[in-house]
Amino acid sequence: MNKRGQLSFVADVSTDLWGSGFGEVARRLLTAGVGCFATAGFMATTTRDITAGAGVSPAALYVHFPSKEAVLFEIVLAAHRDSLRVVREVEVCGDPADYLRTLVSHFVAWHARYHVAGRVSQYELSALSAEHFDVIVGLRHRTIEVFHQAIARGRGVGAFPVVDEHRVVRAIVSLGVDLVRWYRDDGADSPAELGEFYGELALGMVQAAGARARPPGDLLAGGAQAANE
Amino acid sequence: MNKRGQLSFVADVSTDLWGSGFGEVARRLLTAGVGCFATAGFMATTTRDITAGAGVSPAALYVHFPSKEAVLFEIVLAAHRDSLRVVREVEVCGDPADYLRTLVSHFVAWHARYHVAGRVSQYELSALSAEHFDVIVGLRHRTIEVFHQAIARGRGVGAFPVVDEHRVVRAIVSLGVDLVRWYRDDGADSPAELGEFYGELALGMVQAAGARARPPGDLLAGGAQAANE
DNA sequence: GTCTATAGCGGGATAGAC
DNA sequence: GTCTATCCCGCTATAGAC
Repeated sequence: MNKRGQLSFVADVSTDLWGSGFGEVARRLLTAGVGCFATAGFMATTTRDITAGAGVSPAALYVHFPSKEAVLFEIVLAAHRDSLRVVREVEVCGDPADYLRTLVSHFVAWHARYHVAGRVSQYELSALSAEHFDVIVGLRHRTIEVFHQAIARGRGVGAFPVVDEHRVVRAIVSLGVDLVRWYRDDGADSPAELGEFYGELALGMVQAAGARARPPGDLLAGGAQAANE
Repeated sequence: MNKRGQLSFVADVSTDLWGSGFGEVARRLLTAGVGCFATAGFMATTTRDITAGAGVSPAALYVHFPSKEAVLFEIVLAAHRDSLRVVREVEVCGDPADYLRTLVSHFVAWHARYHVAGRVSQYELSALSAEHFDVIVGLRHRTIEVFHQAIARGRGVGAFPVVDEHRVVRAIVSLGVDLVRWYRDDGADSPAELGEFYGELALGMVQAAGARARPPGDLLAGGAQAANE
């Protein structure tokens, strides 16, 4: 739809993520960090890359952040906080199907819109310190919980079939998260369009999971699985 | 489930991936490389890590491979070749639904079984040289094509609704690939179980994509939109 | 073909002027 | 708060003995 030249006016949307607690230079460092970490990875990114991207000298980074890892943490923290905010702001309407569809739609649209920061948030977690990692895991649990309650509510009122809730939630979230691996701004789908489409897919997944014949005697299914679930 | 010390008896299944073209030491280096790259990433992995894991001196790596990048390439190449082989070996049976379900099931089970090598294959591509990267992209296209034909065949005989084929294929493959991000060997689901479950989910996704309510006035929905994507 | 030893380089973090 | 200059460590890759 958009013609050539129009991409340049699109500012890096990652800048929307930085809270008011950061000054001008700190925000520029964070934005530069997102780009560097997303394309090259944390370890392959040098502090000189980040500071050059922000237009300051290498030493200036340590005025605003205690370490390179701290820059990564602030990025990952801001992204996880914002995506949690988005799913929590979805109004719990009467129809469970509408609610789940809207929930998935917003979650997916967020990951499409912030796919660059999302890539950093998903793939560079191993570079975080143990303490910082724990903070992020906590936020992830809270996000997952929103989806769990959406499925449980639908099943409670009979709108959804009985499903292996953990597996279905994991699959739906997995589908949304994986966007950050392949989504491109110049692709065919806008974040909103993709969100709507995936909202329908999620409903189809719930129905298919309910229709599925379970293995005989598999009464304990749905237990804990992944470390970062 | 497993207590300490018991993990060591679980042979790394990545060793199944190395072809007969590699000697004993080269295979050990590749296997060690998989573990290192998966946990720390390519850039954070040192040649000392890899050689120590293989039980040889740092210099021995360069007898068997020209560079650290070459070790990564052989790993990624072997993984992509093997997953392509698996989906191609699925027999094209009469029922399109059975075929798609089996296809997804095997694709997913492969990524669960080889999730460690799969993680390297999916997340360390940026560390490859341009030439090596192109080789991998070619293999990925061939894998995607198998799924496209499965959907197209089902639609051709009326077993599947008219869907936005690119979007559906991308979502199904995305779901399978993202396993490598969270799957754990000590989790609740075996590769085969997860494959079966995801096979059902894929069918539900195809149905949901077909049943999806189009925006009002969008009378050209379906074929026309998908055709030129 | 494997080893020890090391060359050569690049990056995280810091010192101190302004 | 930003700069220039630099320390010091650790990494890839190589040299040369065995």
